[in-house]
Amino acid sequence: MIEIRDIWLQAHNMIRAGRQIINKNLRPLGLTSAEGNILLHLLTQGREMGQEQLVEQLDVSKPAISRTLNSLETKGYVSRHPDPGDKRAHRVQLTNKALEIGPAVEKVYNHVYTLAMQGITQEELDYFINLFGRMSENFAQEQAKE
Amino acid sequence: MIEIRDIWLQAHNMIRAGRQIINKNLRPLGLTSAEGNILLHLLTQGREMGQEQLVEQLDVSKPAISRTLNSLETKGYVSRHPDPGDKRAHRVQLTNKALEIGPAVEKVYNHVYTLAMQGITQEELDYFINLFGRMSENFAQEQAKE
DNA sequence: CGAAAATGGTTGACGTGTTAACTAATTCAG
DNA sequence: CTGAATTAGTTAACACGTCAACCATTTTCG
Repeated sequence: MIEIRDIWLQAHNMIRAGRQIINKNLRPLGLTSAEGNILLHLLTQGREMGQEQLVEQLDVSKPAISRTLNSLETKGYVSRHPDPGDKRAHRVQLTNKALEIGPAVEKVYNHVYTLAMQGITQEELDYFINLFGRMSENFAQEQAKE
Repeated sequence: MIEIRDIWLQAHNMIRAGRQIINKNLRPLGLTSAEGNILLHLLTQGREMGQEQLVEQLDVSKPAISRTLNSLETKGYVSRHPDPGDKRAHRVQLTNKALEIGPAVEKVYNHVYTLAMQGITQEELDYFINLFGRMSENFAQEQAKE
């Protein structure tokens, strides 16, 4: 009999394995997975945005975004410039250096995604995300309490 | 159209939310989730074991186990004593103090598990873990390479 | 208008994990 | 039997995330 506990371990395992593979493939580019995630998001969105948008869309805390952007900025992949119209906000923009390695970064993620998807159909995927969504929803409700 | 990327975020989200809820409910007991995981495992296994077993069964790295046991030991919930017959190994044993709070710890995990399972059937669960297993397998094969 | 609340970002402290490199004991071959 | 390989555990360095507390600006509203 399969228990929810097993799913936990399995899910954990999968996420971690995926991250490790991403990290490994990103290393030659001098990037970590946290940096890669942000880079990929900005690349696919194709437009600059504030940090708050990154927080929402990537579902990562403000401090995490802030710090990862620091290191991306140090490495020369993004630049932060003041938002005209809101002196608190920064607009985050990819540099040319980032655009150059863009395809390589995308390739790393595509590799991992197709790897994960091997032998899994679209219907299964839909089913999967539905289940996940319901579990997440269960948790969200609990966390909303008090 | 649902993408594998979405699953990633969803899965991530779920794992994190689960851990946060566990942490929150464990805090009154003075425990963190890493500690709780080990405690729960030892409680349900009901027997002492070496650290290597914990590493395998919980699928967490050796250093992580080692450090978490340090803090559990400091807090008085486990004791490590030398394995007769293998001078390298330590046997990890729950203290009476741990046995006392055992039911409370189990309750926290049960709460989270039943919460996650709300509205999800056993068939769905089986399906779920099957899919997960296949993805994990895909990754395992990749990691095994070279 | 002006005080209170909300918003965008940063910093500090810390939790949880990983790899790499190490010691010490055990096992396996030649 | 002894040297090489393996195994149990620790330590150090670091990746990545969280929350809480804090500025500095907006925004809201009495």
